[in-house]
Amino acid sequence: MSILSERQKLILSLVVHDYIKTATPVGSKNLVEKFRLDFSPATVRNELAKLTEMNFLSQPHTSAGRIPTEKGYRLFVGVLMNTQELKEENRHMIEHQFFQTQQDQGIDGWMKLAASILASQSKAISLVSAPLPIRNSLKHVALIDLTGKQMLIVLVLTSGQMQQRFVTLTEQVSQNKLTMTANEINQRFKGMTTDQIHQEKQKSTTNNALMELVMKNVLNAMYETDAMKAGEVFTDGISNVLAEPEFAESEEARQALRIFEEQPALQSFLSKTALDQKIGGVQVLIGGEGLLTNLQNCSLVLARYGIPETLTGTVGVFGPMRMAYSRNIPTVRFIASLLSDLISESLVELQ
Amino acid sequence: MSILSERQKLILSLVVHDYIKTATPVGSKNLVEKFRLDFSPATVRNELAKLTEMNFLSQPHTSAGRIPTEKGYRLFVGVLMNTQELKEENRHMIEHQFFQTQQDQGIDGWMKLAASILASQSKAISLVSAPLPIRNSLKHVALIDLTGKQMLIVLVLTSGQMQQRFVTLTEQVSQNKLTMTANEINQRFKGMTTDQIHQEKQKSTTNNALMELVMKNVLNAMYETDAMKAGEVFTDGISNVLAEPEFAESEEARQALRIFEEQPALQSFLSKTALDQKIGGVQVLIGGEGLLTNLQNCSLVLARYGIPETLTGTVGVFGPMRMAYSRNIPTVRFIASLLSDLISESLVELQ
DNA sequence: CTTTAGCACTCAAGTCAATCGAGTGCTAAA
DNA sequence: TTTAGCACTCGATTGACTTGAGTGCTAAAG
Repeated sequence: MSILSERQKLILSLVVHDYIKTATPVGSKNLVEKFRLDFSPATVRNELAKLTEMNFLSQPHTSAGRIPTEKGYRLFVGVLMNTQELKEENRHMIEHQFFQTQQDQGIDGWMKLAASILASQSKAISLVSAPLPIRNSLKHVALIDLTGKQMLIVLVLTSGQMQQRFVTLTEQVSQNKLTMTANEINQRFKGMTTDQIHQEKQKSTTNNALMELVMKNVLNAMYETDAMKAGEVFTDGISNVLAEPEFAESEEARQALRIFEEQPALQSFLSKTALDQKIGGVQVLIGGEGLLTNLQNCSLVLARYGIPETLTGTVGVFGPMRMAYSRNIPTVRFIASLLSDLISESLVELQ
Repeated sequence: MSILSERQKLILSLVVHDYIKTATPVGSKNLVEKFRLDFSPATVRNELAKLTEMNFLSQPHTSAGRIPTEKGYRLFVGVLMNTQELKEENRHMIEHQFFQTQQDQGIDGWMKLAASILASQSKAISLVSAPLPIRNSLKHVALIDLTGKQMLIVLVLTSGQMQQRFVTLTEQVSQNKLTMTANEINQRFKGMTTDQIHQEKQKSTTNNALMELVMKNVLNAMYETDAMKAGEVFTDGISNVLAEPEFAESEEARQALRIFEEQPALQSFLSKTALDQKIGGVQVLIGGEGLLTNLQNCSLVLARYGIPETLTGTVGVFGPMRMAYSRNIPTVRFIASLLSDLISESLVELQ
């Protein structure tokens, strides 16, 4: 495989650029005029022919302009594009949107917000998956007497999530008794994961009915948190992408967008795809690899966020293969870092 | 305004029926053949002409079949359609979907679920707005010592919503002191709305710093709940509607679907629209009245759910004007009643 | 007075051929 | 190695023509 000349690289990246903007095959004459190149269309044609030969470009039909191939996009994203950081200005704008909503609504709220901002910035579909606690454990249990015969169980987990349960008791129990029970549970189970608690509990059976009742609820609530909240995926901007010719024209492609309204499919896809990525790095999937077959000329820009080995989620942008990588990649990276910061702050707060 | 003959009613409803199915203008001959009418096409033509005169039907151009007008749909929905209850079979299916998710995820979870079920049943866009507590008041406050210098404030509201806050204290405070403060607050403010608490608090200023701190947080949290969670709208099934010819063909209409990804617009629309509806009743808005101008040949089926005068939200279906009213209306009604039941149950639990 | 057969008329949608033009590859000269 | 020139390709556009579902009107039949 021969190495590309500088001029070839230039021309290739111009083609990609132009095609991203116009979505129409780009030809030699057009290229020379638009970018004021100082060689002739014929020269450009020769180079285009070579690039086509090497499979970086393709032609929809013999007498049309060129379109980047998957391979072309890959080279563009990997080498040709100058991935600068996001402009100061844009960073501020995003931060502003993030923090003007003063209410702290917890992790869920942040994710929703991130999805909304990312969608509006990228004009594409945004995906934000809930951080999956790799090791979620019990931080604190509190028991609160409500009416004498009803109590509230409040659970704080190391991931920063909380759960509450109402439980109706068979007999009157004093707040004192509740506090003592809570203390005992905290001493014995603090810092343990769901499974560890389960095992520990097997060891010694108390005949303390209250204790049993509480622990049953605690375990249930923890299982739920583990299983459910874990993989939830927030999505935004589906309508953004409807304007793109790729989707406007093909009924099939439009149907394929259904997938973004189907939690289970999204979850399994994201969890399969991005797990081995390190925090902060951005991964670009070009040509809908592994995704739905009808979405083949689409791309996905993904990044992981959170705290390594502890609590990590995925954030990303989905759009046509000719998406604005040079804007989307830094944006995704920046939003991932914002989310990471927010999450580690919220963990520190709970320390 | 003359009254329609039985035959005219029959023909009108057949036209509506057929147009809902085929989305193409329906003509006399076709009508007679498809429904095996025992009068001739010419007769039907005469009737169609009269119905057109009376503005129940219209023609896209002089030599085409008829299409129902807004007025036509209104008559159909209001009088001609036999609004039977949802079939036993369908009710069971919906209930099953509703309750197979065993986890009780709180009101939010139910709403999401309702939106998802409604979208899949109606093949249109579903809307579920969070119940707006008309009179939300404080049920219980609990203060929990976490680490000696951090406490957790747990707020239970009469609407069944909960809020927690972490607060870092300037000095060590015992759980005992916290419990006493909580008791005091509960005695003084229990059952009051945000505004009432605000007033009551003005009356006597304590020099109890802890008390002040807690109350500041309680009020904040309550304001947030009032303002924010209140109007949130869950949406599902946007991609359903993309297949409909109304949207597949018009770029404009597709753009207009953006509105379903914009919380503020949705919230204000729903709150303006459906407030004066009584619980259980179903309201049908034909011709996108008041909604976006680009969505004029669309309709909305809405119902209120919840507990009258206390905690009510809206549930509904949005689709092309030629939607399957006869299926969607009972479905919306049924789902509204399910949600109402769930909400009143959850309130009873908290009593 | 109502229904229906017959007929001329309308008009969107489909078919087909001609034309246009952006783009190509190749060759030969600079 | 670059470029001008030229014949060629082929999708897109245009416009004339045909087709057919549907109409309104009239006059005869019930």
